[in-house]
Amino acid sequence: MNLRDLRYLIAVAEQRHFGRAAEACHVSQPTLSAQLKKLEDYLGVTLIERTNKRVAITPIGEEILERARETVEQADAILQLAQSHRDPMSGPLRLGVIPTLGPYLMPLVLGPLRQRFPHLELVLSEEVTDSLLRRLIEHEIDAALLATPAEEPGLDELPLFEEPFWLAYPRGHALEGAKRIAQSDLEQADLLLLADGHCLRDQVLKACNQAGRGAGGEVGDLRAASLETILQLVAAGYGCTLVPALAMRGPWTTDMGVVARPLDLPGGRRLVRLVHRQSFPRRAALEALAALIVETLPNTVTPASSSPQRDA
Amino acid sequence: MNLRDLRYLIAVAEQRHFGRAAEACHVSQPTLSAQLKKLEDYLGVTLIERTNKRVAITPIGEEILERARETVEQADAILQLAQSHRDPMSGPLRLGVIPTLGPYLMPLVLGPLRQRFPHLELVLSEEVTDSLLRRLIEHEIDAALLATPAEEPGLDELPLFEEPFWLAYPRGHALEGAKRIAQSDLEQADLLLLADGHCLRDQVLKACNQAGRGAGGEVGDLRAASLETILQLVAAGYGCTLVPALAMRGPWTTDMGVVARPLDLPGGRRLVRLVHRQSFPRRAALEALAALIVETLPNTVTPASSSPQRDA
DNA sequence: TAAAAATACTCCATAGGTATTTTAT
DNA sequence: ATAAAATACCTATGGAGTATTTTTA
Repeated sequence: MNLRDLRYLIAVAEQRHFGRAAEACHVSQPTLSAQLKKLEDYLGVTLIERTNKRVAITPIGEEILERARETVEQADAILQLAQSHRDPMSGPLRLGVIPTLGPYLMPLVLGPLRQRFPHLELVLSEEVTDSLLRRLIEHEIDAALLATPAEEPGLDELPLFEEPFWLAYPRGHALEGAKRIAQSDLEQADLLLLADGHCLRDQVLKACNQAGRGAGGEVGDLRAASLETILQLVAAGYGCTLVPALAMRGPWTTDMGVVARPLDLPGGRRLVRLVHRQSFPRRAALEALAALIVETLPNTVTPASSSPQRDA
Repeated sequence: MNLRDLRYLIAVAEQRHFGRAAEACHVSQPTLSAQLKKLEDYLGVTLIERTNKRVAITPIGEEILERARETVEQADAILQLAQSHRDPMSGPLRLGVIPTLGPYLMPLVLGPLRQRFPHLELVLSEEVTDSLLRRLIEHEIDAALLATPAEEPGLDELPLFEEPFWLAYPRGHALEGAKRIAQSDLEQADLLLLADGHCLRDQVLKACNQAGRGAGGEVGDLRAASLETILQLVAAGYGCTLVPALAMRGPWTTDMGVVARPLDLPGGRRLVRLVHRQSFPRRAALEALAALIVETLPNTVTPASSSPQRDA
């Protein structure tokens, strides 16, 4: 059976005339006649009682006609539905963000995003990297804003920007007057670290090692669950910490007694990327999102080279 | 768009594997791949996110899939519906009968008909010939049991049986002892007639003319609306009447004081036919009905030649 | 490297067209 | 006689096949 045949039947029922029905279907009368005959043969029942002066639908024809109308209506609805989703910038986009980035980046982005792409329905989730990668592979989310390379097979990434780490310490600290933080300063700092699972924890440790600082010197077992908690601890004088630049745009440095200074350390930064499955079909949506994020950034971070590059 | 493509999509969604989906659809994998690609191009959206290890339906794909399932389900329902109506002896058959035949023939036929064709839904209507012919032409009924030839263009008929007219008169009438009624007897009878519109009225008048009886001699303005009324009048001694043989099988001749005798008159009979539109598609149903009627007849009537003949 | 989907191509079934015939009023 | 559907026959689109390549985990 064919949707086309059903349309022919509907046209004949409406026009009560093969010739006009054929015209309405943009085919010739013999074509429509032959197709309807085939449909009747296939179904094994006569749908139309024809004479040369009158075309009448049989009772079983009426029953089938009713269902045929519903069927083609539903098929048309599929086309409508698809057409309303043709624009890659419309419909749901499930985006994951790591917790050390989301609270600082998303507020900057959401407004312009909504303005530029009002039909994009962003569904956000905030989880640590491993969790986001798993959900990406399981098709539970479509893309993720991460600060580590997408090394899983089948994933790809759009580099967005380099975000430097800053040293955050309490007002009245020994480094109070410094403009920038030298490697030697870092060696002596009593560092507060995030809990396991946060990529920022590993990146901070790596940066410190790079700065020549050995293991130890961190503040005991204090492993904060979030950046906000760490900054509260810093403000309370428990120690220093390295924070990504975007996190330092809030009220911490102005009202809450925390001082933040950039590092003189080449590796003291992270590359933020938009990671996605290579096979994700709405690549255009991700590229538009990436472009908008880069446009919206403050100058405390530096956009990555705009040409997309595989891995890092 | 094509129902086949929707079936392919459904198969892929169920199997999550192009090869197995193709197998389930009894086509090759490249065929299914190509058709789904065409469907995606036609709709303008990606329905399936494919890698060589995993096949996932996109969100819009899921939405479309849901409707696709309903659509093919409905199309299959059309086929089911048609198949359950393939037997011409099932479904509604709208049958008209003239009032001078219906009450006497149908009781004989309905039982065996129901037994032989339990799925045939007979819808009866009892009206005079002209009315039935109009309804036949208007497709309001499918066939009619008439006693006059189907002379309208586009109509055809199956001859069923010859029904002789009998003379009915009250017990104690001058003809009381007669076995058969001669022409001469008819000339003197005081005849009661049916109202206008009944074909029986015209046929009785014609038979009388044929018998050499002139106009007049009927009982005044008594034009009964039905055979039952006429027979009541006969029983009450108002006069005689000509009745079709089948009407004389009830209680009239046994309990109600009416005597009926066959006529010795060659034209004193009518041919009962099953009239229908030539284009009516369930001719087989009508032929089966005709055969069953002829089989069921009492021997007071004589079956017509069984080979169908155009007009009479 | 192996499994799976995509591509390249060939073939043929069938929808579609035009010209004509049949049919029924 | 005329209008309309059916038939005959041809064309061409596109669905389906096999063989092969590409992709990617």
